[in-house]
Amino acid sequence: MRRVELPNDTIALARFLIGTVLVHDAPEGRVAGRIVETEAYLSHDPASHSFRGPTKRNASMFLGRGFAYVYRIYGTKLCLNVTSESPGIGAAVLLRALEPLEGVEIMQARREGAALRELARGPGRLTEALGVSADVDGADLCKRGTLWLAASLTSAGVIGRSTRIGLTKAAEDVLRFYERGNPYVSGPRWLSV
DNA sequence: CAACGGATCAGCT
DNA sequence: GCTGATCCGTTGG
Repeated sequence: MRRVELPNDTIALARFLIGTVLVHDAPEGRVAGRIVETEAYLSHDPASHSFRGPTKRNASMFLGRGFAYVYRIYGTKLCLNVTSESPGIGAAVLLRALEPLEGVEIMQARREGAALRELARGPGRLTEALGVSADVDGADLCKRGTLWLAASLTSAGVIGRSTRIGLTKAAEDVLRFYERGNPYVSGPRWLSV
């Protein structure tokens, strides 16, 4: 698998990542999936954790393009982002769903035998299936490490666009991207037509 | 220093 | 469709 060269712009990155492969070389073995759904969180975006400037939690959002930003949500789940833009600018792309490609049995073990379609469908399920923990926060995803991005094996299908999911702020911004017709995309059906 | 609340999910109605 | 679980960084007094 080839490593990737990422676009700098957050929206361009959110589109680019659809079809890109996310690989986790864990102790149990390699787990990989094709990214099928993303959301862009821009600089000066009220819905973004970077909105009020750098803090301890969001520090990795300001590293520039291609790093992992991992945070805990609702006390229970982790979410994984790919950072974007230049160092000092807080922006990132949330990875919301994967189409499982490799290491399905490992993912199923981590996800308590969830059905294939549900393995990595949703941001919290994605991190659980991959075995991503908070300590990968700040890791360089373009470098071939334990968690890294590989070039698409197949070209992405038609990319659809909608409002982002689960927000209270800036809920009207159309910054969610997904592969049309892909069954591994999360969220309500009507958002993904 | 206490309270708040969220880029979620599973389980139940 | 609705609700509870459950954490910790951030915020305000």
